[in-house]
Amino acid sequence: MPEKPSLEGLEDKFRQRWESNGQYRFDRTATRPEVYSIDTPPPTVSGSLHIGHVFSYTHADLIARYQRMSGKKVFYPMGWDDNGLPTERRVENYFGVRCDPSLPYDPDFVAPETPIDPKISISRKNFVELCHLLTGRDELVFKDLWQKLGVSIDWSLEYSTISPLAQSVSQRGFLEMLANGHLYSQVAPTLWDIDFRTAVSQAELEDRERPGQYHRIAFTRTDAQGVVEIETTRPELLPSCVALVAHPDDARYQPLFGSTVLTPLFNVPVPVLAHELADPEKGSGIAMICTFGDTTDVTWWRELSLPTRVVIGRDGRFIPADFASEEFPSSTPEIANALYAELEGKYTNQVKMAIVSALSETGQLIGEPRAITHPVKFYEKGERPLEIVTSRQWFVRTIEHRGDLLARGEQISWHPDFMKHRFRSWVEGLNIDWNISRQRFFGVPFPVWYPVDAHGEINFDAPILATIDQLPTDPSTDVPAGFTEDQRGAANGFVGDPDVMDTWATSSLTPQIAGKWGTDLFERVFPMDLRPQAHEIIRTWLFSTVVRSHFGFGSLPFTNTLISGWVLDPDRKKMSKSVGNVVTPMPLIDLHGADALRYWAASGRPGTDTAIDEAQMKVGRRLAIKLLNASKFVLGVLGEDALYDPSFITEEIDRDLITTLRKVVEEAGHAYDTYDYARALERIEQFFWQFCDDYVELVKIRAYRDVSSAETRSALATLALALSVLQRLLAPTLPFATDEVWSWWQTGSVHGAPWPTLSELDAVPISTQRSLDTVGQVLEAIRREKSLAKVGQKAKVASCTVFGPEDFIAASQIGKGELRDAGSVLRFDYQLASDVSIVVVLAPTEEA
RNA sequence: GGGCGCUUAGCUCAGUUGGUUAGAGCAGCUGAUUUACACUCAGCAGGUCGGGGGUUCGAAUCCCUCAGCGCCCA
Repeated sequence: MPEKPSLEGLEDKFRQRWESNGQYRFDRTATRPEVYSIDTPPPTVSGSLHIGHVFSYTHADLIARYQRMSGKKVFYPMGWDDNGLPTERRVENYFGVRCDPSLPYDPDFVAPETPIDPKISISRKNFVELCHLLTGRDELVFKDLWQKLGVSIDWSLEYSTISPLAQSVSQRGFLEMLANGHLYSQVAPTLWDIDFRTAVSQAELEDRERPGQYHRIAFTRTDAQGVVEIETTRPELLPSCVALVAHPDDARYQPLFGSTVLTPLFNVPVPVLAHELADPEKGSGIAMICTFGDTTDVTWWRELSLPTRVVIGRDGRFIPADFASEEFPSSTPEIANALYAELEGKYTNQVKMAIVSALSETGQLIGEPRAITHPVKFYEKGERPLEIVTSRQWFVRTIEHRGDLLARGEQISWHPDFMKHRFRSWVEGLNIDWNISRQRFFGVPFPVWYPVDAHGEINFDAPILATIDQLPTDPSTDVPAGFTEDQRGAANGFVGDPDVMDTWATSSLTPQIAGKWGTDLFERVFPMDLRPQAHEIIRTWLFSTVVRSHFGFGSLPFTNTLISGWVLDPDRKKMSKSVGNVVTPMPLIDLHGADALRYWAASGRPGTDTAIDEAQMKVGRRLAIKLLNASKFVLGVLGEDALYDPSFITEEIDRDLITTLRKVVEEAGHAYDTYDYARALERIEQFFWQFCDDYVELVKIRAYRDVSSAETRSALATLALALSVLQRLLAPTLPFATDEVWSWWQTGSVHGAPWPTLSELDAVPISTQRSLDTVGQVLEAIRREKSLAKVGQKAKVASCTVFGPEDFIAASQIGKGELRDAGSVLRFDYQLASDVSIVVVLAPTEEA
């Protein structure tokens, strides 16, 4: 035990000790009922470290440490999510490179030290190598934070989502889902980001309010009965118009249903149709259906069996269209083609201006465009509105299983409970199957090739699948069985599927990756007990994990989920890069200490957004220091002898302390069992300060008096028992300080010690007199009197008179000796009264 | 538009199924002081529990309604 205890150096000391002792190593022999398994979120290492990581990973660690002390064999792995688009972007910017899959691999390529402009184009393999290089570096930085913070991870279970193991698991999961009919590939309208040139899924969508304009446009009726006026925000899609649509109950348009009108400028005949999704309140109540302006257009196109007239290409520019063809059957093809020739190759904004001005000239634009703001769909990482393009993609069937997925959501225990609404409303709102194809480079490839026929046509309907023993495979370099590399892309040969999987298609299998699906380990840990995560990824990570386990394993992936809130900046504003208020954790750890940051995190209740609060961190630091000092004091009083057998606890006031402690043990355990770590801490902390400031002060003199007396041994045994319990109760929150004080008098780590239970307190009879509370009230009165008189707490009290009912007087008499010692009271008087009052008369000071 | 959460002391938050005089920490103010701790201890002050209405012997707590903040979904 050091002369002057300090927090300095504890973090490095225990970080190393825990790692070298294998303190948190999972017991591979444990059976499923003995295990508590955690499906740790693999953070995106290409993002920067921020204080939110400290927050939510501390929450999970609190539960892990509690479960471990409660006797569970805790399976606590760590993963890194390094595949996917965020890593690609970081690599592009960090090294100044760009992936061009058409280039050959250059084994001698070395990326420049600093990025140069323009970016260097490199092969896919070179690009992927750089991704591995950079994520490897990034992961070390992350690991350092987790270890500094004392997260009790078993680092031998580290994984990454681009590793060969994760790729095998992901590809096997794909093949099994395909075999079981849960997957299909299809050429279909797909949400498309024109900058990233990839499809995106519904989960990656976000609505942003954008200014727009309603244009009122006149379509000519073919029966020469005048015009039909529609309103649209996307007049540039006029050449792709395939129909008009109004609500079936809309009396204004009922006479028109079934008739034909001509599109302005292009003079393509289109029908007027009825559908419930047309909103009579919106614009003129009749809309044009295009290929494709938004997802409603897709629904109409599908349900009304409309033709397809594609005008927007994958780069967002207008592609060629022939208005003399069957596809674009204009009644005035020369005029239409002449106009369209000016639009080809242009972006939507330019086309919009051209079409609007053309409509003005022909008088088919009615009135002035009307400015509005409306929600526009964006890729969450994108900068320009999404388009809908038709392309071949792999989909997971989710829509038709909506009911099953909702039921799965109900089976999960949500902490806090109300977070399950997020899951439910997401599943209820699903309207597109989960698209798992991405037209990108750094990800898990599809383990699929396609045959090429004698005419060089690819047959997508007869995919050649990899076998399980071939995994992981990359179809762009590996060759399917029965073929040779020189047949790649040739007639009667094969081609590999060019795409990679959505990041979530792999990270949705974290229980299978971390649990090493296919080995005995998996049976010991799956389904997981806990999924800790933040609420913004309920619709992505949590949802997709539920989907994969439901289809692939017929079970939940985990039984509990602990949802952490966001960390807000000190002014309670959301942190974001663009605002520049993102807080990095390292300086805060260096300043306040890991235990202090954990204390702050532990005070943020599950699901609650919590502001960064350095004052709260300082409180945590004070608590840790107080624990060092209180432990030093108690252990100093105890001396070398093992005087702390609970059977020595005979004094009523000591028994009352242990009785209160029983309540704390019970409440803290229950709070942890229900994932309310914040409540547990609050109760423990409150008791700890009461123990230090009141109980220890009261028994100090008795404890020092005479080691051979029963009353002294009672105090010593109480101090020892309470200290042992308190150190363990605080261990999940303050792992560094508690392990330090534990090491002063116990063997082994506190993190391997048993969580306190009521049964270890059973040797001490329960007190029913609440003497400690009563004595506390008297002590408070004495302290108040001295404070008001501005004298020291050691000043003598001439007399202390306790007025109150019989039981109050009896209880205060129990602690008479302690009060005399702690308050320097010369004389006590007791008088029966209906109300409690305490009259304290100070002795004259020596000066007076 | 539908849903979820929040609104309690200057600040950050507790407040279980309704039950004495609504709690804590921080900040503030007044003091103490050195055999565990100045990264200490004691005390004081500070609140119409967002507004309104209702149920009840009794409401921060239950119901209705309005307002504000944040988020989710469409």
